[in-house]
Amino acid sequence: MVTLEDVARHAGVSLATASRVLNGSTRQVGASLRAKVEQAAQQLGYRTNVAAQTLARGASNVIGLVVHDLTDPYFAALADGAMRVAEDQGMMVMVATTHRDPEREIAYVATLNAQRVRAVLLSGSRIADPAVTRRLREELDRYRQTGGRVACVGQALLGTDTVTPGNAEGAADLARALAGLGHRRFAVLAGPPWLITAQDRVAGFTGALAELGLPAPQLVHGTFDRDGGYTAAAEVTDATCVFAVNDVMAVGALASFRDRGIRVPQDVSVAGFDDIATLRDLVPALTTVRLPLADMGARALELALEAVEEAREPRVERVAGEVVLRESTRPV
Amino acid sequence: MVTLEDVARHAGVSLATASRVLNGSTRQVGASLRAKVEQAAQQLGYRTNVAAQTLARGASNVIGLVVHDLTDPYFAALADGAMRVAEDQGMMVMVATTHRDPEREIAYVATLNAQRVRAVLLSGSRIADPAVTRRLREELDRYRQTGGRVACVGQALLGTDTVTPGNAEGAADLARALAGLGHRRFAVLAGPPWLITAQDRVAGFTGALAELGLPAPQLVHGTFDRDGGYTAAAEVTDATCVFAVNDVMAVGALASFRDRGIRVPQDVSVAGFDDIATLRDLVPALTTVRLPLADMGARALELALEAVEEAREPRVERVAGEVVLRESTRPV
DNA sequence: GCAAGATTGGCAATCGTTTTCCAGGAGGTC
DNA sequence: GACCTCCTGGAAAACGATTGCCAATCTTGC
Repeated sequence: MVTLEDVARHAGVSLATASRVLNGSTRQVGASLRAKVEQAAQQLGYRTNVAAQTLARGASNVIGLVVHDLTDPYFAALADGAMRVAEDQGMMVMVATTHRDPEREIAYVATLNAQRVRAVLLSGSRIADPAVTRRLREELDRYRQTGGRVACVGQALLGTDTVTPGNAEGAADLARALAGLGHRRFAVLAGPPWLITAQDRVAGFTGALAELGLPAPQLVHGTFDRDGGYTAAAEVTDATCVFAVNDVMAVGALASFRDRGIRVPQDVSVAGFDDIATLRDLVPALTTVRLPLADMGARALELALEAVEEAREPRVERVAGEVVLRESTRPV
Repeated sequence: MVTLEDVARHAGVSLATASRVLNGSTRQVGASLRAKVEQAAQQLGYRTNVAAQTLARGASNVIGLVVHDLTDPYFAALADGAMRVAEDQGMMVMVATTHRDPEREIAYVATLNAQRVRAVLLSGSRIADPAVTRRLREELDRYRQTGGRVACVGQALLGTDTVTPGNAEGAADLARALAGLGHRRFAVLAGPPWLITAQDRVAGFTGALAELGLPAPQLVHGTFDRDGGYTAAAEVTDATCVFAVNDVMAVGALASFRDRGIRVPQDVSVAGFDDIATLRDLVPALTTVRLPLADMGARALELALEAVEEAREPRVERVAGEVVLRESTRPV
């Protein structure tokens, strides 16, 4: 393993000079020495030992990204956006997948803290369990106390900089748009009752219906994934329009209806939320609420990384969803 | 920032003892001291400084994963499988996305080397450029010379342990299956000419057709992604069956046909390769060649991590693809 | 030609662990 | 009771960088 000292010796300069040429930057090094060092490094195939560098500098060039499930296009898009920013800043990304286990989320924050990552990005809905939220927050506070930066994509419940999707507003807009098509009897595939994202979307949707003087929709709970949508759809009775609180659930619902010979949109309209990329080639094209997922991931990382004075209020950036009507919904 | 020394002092023991209790493990520590140390660590909220640990140990607990594009379900599935193994082994995963730029792939190997990651997993097709391959290999060799472990998913061109999909065989099987449906005039959406995965699949497919005494298919090149499939499909003339060398291209092709009012499978049959998860809900369901992507990712990481004697032959594990006929293809 | 200031190079302390070696005490055998 | 082994705890030397400080050299203005 070739070290900086080897390079320095080989180039006939001091350790300090070699370091300044290859890594540090505030100080100038004369052209001739600089060339010698660079050549030596090249010849020897020197690669900085980042662990040593991190230790000496007290800060790493890694950021931690916590997602629920990388194979979910929602998180893949967020991750992709964040990674773009990371690359621009010359940083690497460490990814942790919780598979929706809050305990694992807490444990990963601790691990990422141990890694002394520069920033942690938490994505995915918070859950409505005060005990879990408190412990997660404790772990985050411990991390931030020693200079760690944190940002979230989702609900602003952790006292961190946050990019928050307008879940309630988007769902309300969607409800109004669907009501505008003449629908009056709705069902909502509502996901798990403890998932705040799901709650907000349900609340926004039903709230808007109530404002319009329409009857409350049928609520069917289930998991927040494709299969949750599939099974929940089977329990829908007597609705002309089904709103699944996220797109993958809507995809499951479409499959359920197809399997049972129920035509979309002729027999029932279906709408989702998020506008994940894979919707693009679905038949029928899915009505949904578009969120700029990659941008949200990118923006969250920017928030985490931006230098700011301490002890400030956490910044919360709201991003609005945009209703996109497509073929899966039609007028009654 | 609370250090191990703080913990030791607080517990009234030496640094060595604290280290042995909290991290190392070969040596015993008496129950009473052990308890004291653990309690102190707990109270102070101690988090191991992994950078220091890595430096001292000379080995990290991180593995590096190089993919082309995380939002491509193919890579997401591979990554997911690999991450499962990593989690079992208590390791973190650093993800690098090259966006199909070979230079970036080489650069990331260098960066991951600098990070002293325990192992590097390279996924995605190699390209048919000897100069690039040589430089990548040099970089990998540099990494391995100092104890780095490497495994690939794809072609075994880098002298590393490799999990290789049976591209040619799978495509040949597919060709025979499609010919069995009575198709005789084929087109192949062949992807970029320099991508070896694409080459192999094209070769396997056309080879099998030749063996059957069928005319050579029309070859249309393009990019290896959804849009590549979309545009390539438009150039297909006079074929009853179109084989796209991967699923996302096939999805693009389906969209192209749909946009042009060409019905699948009534007017033309379409097949893909990989069996990515998102196919599940496509209409029509896509005929493809199934690869156990998550398992392949997992297996590759296992190969990289398994302790083995040095200077052995690289292991190459072949995984066969399985033809899955679905609705997008039908007898002529 | 000289003092003041600006550059540039090097020494050595430091970051937070792990781990080798050493010492002292407990327990067993003759 | 002497001797040997085994076990446990601590002191201190790595690990490979960064960086504050000092010294030497080079400019520059007068």
